Amino acid sequence: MTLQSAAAPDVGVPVHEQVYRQLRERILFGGFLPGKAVTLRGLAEELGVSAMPVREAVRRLIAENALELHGNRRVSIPDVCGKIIDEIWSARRLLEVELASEALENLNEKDIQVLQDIDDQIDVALKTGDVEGYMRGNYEFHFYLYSRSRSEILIKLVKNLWVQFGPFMRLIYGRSGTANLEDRHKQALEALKSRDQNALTEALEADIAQGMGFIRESLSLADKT
Amino acid sequence: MTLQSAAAPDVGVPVHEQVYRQLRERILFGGFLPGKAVTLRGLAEELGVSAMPVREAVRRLIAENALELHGNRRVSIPDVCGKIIDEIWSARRLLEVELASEALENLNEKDIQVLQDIDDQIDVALKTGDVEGYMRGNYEFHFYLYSRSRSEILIKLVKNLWVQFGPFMRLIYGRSGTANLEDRHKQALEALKSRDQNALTEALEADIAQGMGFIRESLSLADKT
DNA sequence: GCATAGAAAATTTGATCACAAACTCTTGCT
DNA sequence: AGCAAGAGTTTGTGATCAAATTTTCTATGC
Repeated sequence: MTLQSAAAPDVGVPVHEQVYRQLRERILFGGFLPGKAVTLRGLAEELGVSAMPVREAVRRLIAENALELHGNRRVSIPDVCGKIIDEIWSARRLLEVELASEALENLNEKDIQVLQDIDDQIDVALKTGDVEGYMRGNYEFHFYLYSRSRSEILIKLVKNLWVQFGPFMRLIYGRSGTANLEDRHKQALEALKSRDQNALTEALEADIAQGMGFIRESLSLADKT
Repeated sequence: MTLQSAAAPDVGVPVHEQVYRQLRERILFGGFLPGKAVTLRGLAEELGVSAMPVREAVRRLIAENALELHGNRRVSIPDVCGKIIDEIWSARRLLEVELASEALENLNEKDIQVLQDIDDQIDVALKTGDVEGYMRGNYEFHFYLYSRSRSEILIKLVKNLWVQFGPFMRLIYGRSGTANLEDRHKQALEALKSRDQNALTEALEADIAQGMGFIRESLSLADKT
């Protein structure tokens, strides 16, 4: 049982680890609908592996907030209500502003170039209406920046926040399209180039607030139905 | 296979969940030496259960930072170096100050009484030199306070920080005893009673700094050997 | 008609075994 | 002596099956 799909370095990697990575990506970038119920057998069959590796991967994903475990032992894709969303966003603001500030101190020219390249890819995705491409680019931009902070522990905590709203964001973007998505990364890039921490914080908060705004809007629409 | 030990409500709770709780407690309050290697078979035999539930519990504990997974697939109790400790402590300051501030707004008289009671238990533990009792009391005090913030997500993140230094703290307390442990909780309690957020932040930062100081001291001693 | 109890199906959970990877200790060579 | 190769042991990984739990379906009574 090898689960070879792409040109990934899956040699020597346990199946449960491969399953974990695959499921996490799908959750993070919207391969599942929020609230969708999943079963061990179902996932195992879908991925073409036995139940055992799926069990370990799912157990891990639950611990990372990427899956929800209910009292009746059933598992589902996270479906965040308004209260939880507020919590996630306030946590994001707290942690990501801190990470960006720390990152700014270690940032060199090469890093800025990398971020510039990612932003270019985001532009392409926005122009072509590639929702998943935008989400991947957005993720890469944020976490490449944060990786410069060398605060591995904080980064892991923030990743465990992102997986919670991934499915939901995809749903929203899928409905509204990428047209009215403003690219806040350019503002952040300018701040990075000029080493302006206040401007960076401002850009980041605007970026986070934009996502929050989308979700609030969508939730209030959903409430009316 | 039931694993009934105390008067715990273990009826209907899966074995892997019981194993998880038991191991987490031991890690958090110093039942293992930092860096100690553990094996699935070993833990299973020790706890009197089969390997399967241990596997699931261990996978979950790894995801929660309560256990370390190494490149060779072996698992061990967290052994934090100086760099990681700095990271954990700066994260603690950031998150716990926020949680305490939010909690202060929702705190009522009954909550303060509960915290007072916990502090009394901490006093007893300190007087009798009961290291584990002190650690449990300290944990309860902090997390009862934070629970008033209703920020479940942030609380979970902070819990995933605490499990990382549990084994190490126990080692340090075990060496130096409880005699020179100053009780910073009284200072926090006063701040809570007078609803003084600045004083609360100050008390909390002092408490966190004290723990940090202990660890730094211990690490610098270890370096000399 | 609707609620409810029981049967049937689906799902999680726990146990056991075979296999593969990693580690350890020994042996043999230079 | 020091190092490398190899056998044996330990440990993680994956597969399969039985048991327990939960859900869904069905039929029966009021």
